[in-house]
Amino acid sequence: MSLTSTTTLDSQLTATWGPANTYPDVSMVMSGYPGRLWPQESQPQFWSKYQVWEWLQQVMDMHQIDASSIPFQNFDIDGHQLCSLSYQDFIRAAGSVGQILFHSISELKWSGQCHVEIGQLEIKPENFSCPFPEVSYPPEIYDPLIHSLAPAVSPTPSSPDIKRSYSRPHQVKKHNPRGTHLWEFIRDILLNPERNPGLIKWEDRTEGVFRFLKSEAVAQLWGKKKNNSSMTYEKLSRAMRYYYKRGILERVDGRRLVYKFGKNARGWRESEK
DNA sequence: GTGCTCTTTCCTGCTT
DNA sequence: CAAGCAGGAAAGAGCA
Repeated sequence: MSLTSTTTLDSQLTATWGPANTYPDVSMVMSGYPGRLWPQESQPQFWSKYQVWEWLQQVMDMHQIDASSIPFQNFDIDGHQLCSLSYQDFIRAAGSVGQILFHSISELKWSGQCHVEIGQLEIKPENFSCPFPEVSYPPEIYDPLIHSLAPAVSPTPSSPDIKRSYSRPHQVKKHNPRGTHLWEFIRDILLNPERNPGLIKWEDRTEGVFRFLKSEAVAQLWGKKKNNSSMTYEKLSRAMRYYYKRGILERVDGRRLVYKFGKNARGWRESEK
């Protein structure tokens, strides 16, 4: 894929996706896994100036925008001040990029509020009521592409507790070397249609049958997440085929780009929300 | 260092 | 013919 198309894809995605994937995985919630995010770290209003700059850098990287194209000195502010900026303020401070920044920070503020709710609540499925209740992961381990917008990924270098808490052996026993598995990545794209710009769609929601609409774009996203610019649908599909043996996916014969979740796939059913 | 898991990469042959 | 599928083989990478 060319740089241009990648950029377009990124823009397209970031326009529709956001770092709202900041809620606990349902499976973890179900198993009593406690909230792991430090609520303050996830809320931009608590960021330091340094974290604000980190976030800026992330957004610029995400959109492949030259960092020199915006005056960083206009963002020599802390998170509290950042959150109080209006849309017009962002436009004044960063020109056309301000729109992207405003969108990003709006979503972060929103997801940050969600963290507070989560932190305040005892996390149980019945009172878990975020606006995007579908299964998703805290940003340090999951984010289909938009990962780079989530503050906990990089703008929180001073919060080792996030990683530390995640490695507590009694909480995650399953070997999960790279945080998110491919099938979970796919699942979460499906479960967040408002942030899924026509990449994959359900063919049969109740049966767990889905189809890739933009196979190479999904592969690019997966590659981006894994820091692998050479990812292709061919390679991705090989990994998908390995899931057949493990019962995570089932074969759908005769239909191209169509897969079906198997008995060992969790979290895709509506009833599991 | 070793073994395990989960990919990633490459490949050949087949199907649509 | 191109794109996708199937699956073997080997290697890479993170983790216990």
